[in-house]
Amino acid sequence: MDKSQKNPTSQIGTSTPKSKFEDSPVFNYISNLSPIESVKSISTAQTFSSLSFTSPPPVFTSPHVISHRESRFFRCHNSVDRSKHLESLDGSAVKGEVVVPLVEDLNKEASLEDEEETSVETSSELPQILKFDSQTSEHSDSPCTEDVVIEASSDPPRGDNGSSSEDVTMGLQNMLVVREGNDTPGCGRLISDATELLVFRSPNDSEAFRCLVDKISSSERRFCAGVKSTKRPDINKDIPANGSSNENQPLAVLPTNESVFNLHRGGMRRRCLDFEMPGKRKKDIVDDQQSVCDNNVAGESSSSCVVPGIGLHLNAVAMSAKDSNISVIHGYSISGEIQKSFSGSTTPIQSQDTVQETSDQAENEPVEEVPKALVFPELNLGSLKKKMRKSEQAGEGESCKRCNCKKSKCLKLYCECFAAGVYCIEPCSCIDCFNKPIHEETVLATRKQIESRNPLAFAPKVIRNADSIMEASDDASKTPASARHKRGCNCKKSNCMKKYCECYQGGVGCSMNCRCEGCTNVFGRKDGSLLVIMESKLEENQETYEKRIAKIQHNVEVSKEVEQNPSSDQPSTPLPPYRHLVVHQPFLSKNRLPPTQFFLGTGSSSFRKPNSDLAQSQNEKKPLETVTEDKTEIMPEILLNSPIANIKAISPNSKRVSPPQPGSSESGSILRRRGNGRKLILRSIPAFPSLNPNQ
DNA sequence: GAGTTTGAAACT
DNA sequence: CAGTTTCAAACTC
Repeated sequence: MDKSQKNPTSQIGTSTPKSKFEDSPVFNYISNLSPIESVKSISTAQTFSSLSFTSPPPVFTSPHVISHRESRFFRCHNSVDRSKHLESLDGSAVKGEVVVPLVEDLNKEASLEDEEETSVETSSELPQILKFDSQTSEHSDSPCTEDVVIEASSDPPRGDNGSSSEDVTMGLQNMLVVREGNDTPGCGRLISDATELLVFRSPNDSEAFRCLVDKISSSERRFCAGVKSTKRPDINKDIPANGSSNENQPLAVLPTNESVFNLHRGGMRRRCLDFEMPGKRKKDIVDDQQSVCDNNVAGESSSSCVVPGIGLHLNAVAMSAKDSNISVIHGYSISGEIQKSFSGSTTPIQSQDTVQETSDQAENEPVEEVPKALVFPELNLGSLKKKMRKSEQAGEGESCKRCNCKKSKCLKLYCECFAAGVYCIEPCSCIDCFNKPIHEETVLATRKQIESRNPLAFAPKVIRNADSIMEASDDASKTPASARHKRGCNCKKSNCMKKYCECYQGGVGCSMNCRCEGCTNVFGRKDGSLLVIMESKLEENQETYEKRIAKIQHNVEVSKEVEQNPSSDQPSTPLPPYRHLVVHQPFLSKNRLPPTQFFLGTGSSSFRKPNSDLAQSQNEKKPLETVTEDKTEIMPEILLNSPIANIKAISPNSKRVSPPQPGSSESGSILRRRGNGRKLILRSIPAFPSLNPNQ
């Protein structure tokens, strides 16, 4: 009976598709892997199962989860990556470019796309994990891993020079290796950034998964922490007994204090992280870098240092970038330790840039510098000096800026610390402060009260869309905005050009929600008129951009020929110019910046990153929804249109980075990647909506 | 560093 | 919901 039924199906199903699938390398690969093999004409179901076999249990579990996490993870990289990306392009450096961008693209795609993407996504992330954790699924994932690696290596310079591809692979390996080494601070950083990934390391996937889910879905990360931890003894030692309570090692897996720390810090604290980044200054960063580097072995120092950077918090990047431009408002974290931890996370990013550049091109100006100038020159023009000055003051005078409450007892939203979900610490100049661990109950109660009044009170003021990058640009040109202020500002006299304006402060344009008067917000006016300034800037950049591309191409060729140290080549080509491309970053960073860092999510609301977040956040926050939708709709058009046009029309940020330039064929190879990313995006587009069932 | 300005948060 | 007050950051001198 069954057979009869099955057979027909199987025949139909298998035979027909089989021919199709067989051709695909994936199928072959799978077939090879699968122990089941061709044994018998398995029912259709089986056949498919085999297909899915790779991803099934492990993948499925993780993928979704990962998608959330990853998006975060990657997102963080975006800014960094891009900068790197560009930088690398500049010189020869295929290395940074290759690895990072690819991963990033993969992530994006993955996040956007569902199943296939998921696998890819997983692969991108899993590779590291899997390799290190033999426990985890083996072959099923391995393939993906390979694919990823291959892509990464192949993609980039691929045609250009094998060496470069190798480098890329090496880079990945290094990352992995570092991770293996895991005890080194540097790796810790890396991992810390990828904290989420770490979870998977735990032998018990289910737990990890659970943890992730909690993390993602609920604002209370502490739950996660609460979850038993499969920990690594070695790591735990270092963990500072900070704060408070729950010192259950949440994810003991975390290698470093920082990472652990971060995890420990529940929703509120987590935010801290986000906010804190901005506060972090060069100085700290440098120190951190040094420390990191120092820890690393001389020979590998560079790599080590670099590695960490790969998986960092975007926030850090964005923040750092922004910081350079704008003084940060938020102060800091809980304690010196915390700060350190943060700095640690930050460090990687910075360090990466710094290290690479420093090592590769010491002569180049500091990373930060470029962004400053390039980033939003116009924007900053007016108050740049002031800001700079201020930031200096804030940065140097005090390790971090804190509140200065006199009457609110730091139990109202007036208090930045409280609003940010962090306890006040020494640096604060507050009086009669109740926002301390000692008064935890009071704090929680007050917080609750406020939340009851306004559930979003502690949510990020600035809501960014899933792809802040994409959206930001989109918004700017077309719609209200991917990123915008939760409630909108109400400025009367500042014209939304000062930090009094929360929109401006948050680096986002004003939206319809704003009731501001005489809005001249450089990030976008309430009326929708975009940044005129930006446009002009973009145009200028456009030219430069093309030139640079040509240059890049040239470099690529050279690198091919040389097929050796790209770094050696770099010297010849000054990064600065390419950095210019990075301009977007800063912008992005700005948009993303300060306030709530998206991916990290805010304590109260499940404000997470992008897509995944959207699904959740949508329930809570409609703005996001809107944004997302807009974006979704917009994207296709954008893609269809010529990249350049898009770039102008849209925001410089993402567009620029991604948009392939029509330039020469060579550039094509490099850009192609980008192009691919887009392609993927296209595919994903349809899928995107599906991700948000809620809609 | 003190004083002023500003707009969000809180209150009525 | 609108108006007013309170508050602390942002800004100026």
